[in-house]
Amino acid sequence: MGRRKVEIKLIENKSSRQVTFSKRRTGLIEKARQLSVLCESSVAVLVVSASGKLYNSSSGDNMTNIIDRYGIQHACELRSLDLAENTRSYLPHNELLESVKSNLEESNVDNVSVDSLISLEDQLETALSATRARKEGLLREENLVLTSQIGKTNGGRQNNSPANSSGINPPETLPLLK
Amino acid sequence: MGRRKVEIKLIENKSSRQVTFSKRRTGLIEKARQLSVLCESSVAVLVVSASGKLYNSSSGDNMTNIIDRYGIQHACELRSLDLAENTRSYLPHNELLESVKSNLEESNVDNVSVDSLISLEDQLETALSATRARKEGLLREENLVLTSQIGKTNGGRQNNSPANSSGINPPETLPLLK
DNA sequence: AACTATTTATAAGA
DNA sequence: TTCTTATAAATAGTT
Repeated sequence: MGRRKVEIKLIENKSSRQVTFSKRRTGLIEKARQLSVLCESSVAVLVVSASGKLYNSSSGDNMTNIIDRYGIQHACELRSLDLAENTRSYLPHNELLESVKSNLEESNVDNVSVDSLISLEDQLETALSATRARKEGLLREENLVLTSQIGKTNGGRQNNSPANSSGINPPETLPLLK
Repeated sequence: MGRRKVEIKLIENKSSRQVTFSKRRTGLIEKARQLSVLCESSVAVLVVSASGKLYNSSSGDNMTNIIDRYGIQHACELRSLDLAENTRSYLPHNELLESVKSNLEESNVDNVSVDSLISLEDQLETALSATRARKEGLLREENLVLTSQIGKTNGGRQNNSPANSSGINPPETLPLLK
């Protein structure tokens, strides 16, 4: 569609290749958008230039979802990660984190399914509780130590609003968990 | 480019929408191929129809590599963001999990502090929401596909099974979620 | 970064 | 559905 018909083969001239790349890339993405709107569909376009620069657009849905949809189709080899079993239990914190970690290593772009996500969700939830529990434990411990320090300094009086010399920051009451 | 100018908005008539979908999808993929050849680039196109059927093509490189490139780009963007603030936003699921993973790798048995646990907790929380969101997305999608399958079975004649020349790969039947 | 002569894509019709 | 064709849209070469 131009002054001349062009063969579909590499454009030798570098600068006109660059111009064409820009024009056609824009055109392609616009076409994608139109298709999406006209026909109520989701369209993703990914373009990687010769120099490795990425251009992308998605219409109708976000890129991640569209790519996921592709992943589903190719998830035949999907090893079912049966983790629910060992994650639901009360593993020590570090082992639990190890378990989550190795699960995360296995879940790749093309390796997605509802079940594996549920597993992962379970693991994250468990890891989250364990992390919180451990944090609370540490905070209570710290609190204890600090309290005893204050006790020493103040000669025994419990002070509700401590002057807090010496740059220590003991939590006022219960360590607030974020 | 036809007998009449068309507005870019949903085509109400279902059958002409279907015809347009087919024509424009083919056109889009051909344009992608041309861009790839003319300008020595890699182009991926992913189209998901309203009924959940996927059509895809890649030129210049294989789909997985192109999608990976997209992932890399986002991993880079991620690095420049302040984690605590932005993890809650729209990080791609996989990058987020990567981030959690590397954090888990860093927190070892002897490397514990309340602060590191808090940051780990934040990450786990974010990863958990992202995992849940993604799961929901997949389930909705599955639902859509299943619904359309039921529609077919119940006497809706639909049978697309597109001609599939030129390397387009719509799933023949249901993309089964494992 | 605009401009147009042409080619190409495609909407409607057969 | 597939082919045809009038017309809109994209774009190659130019300025």
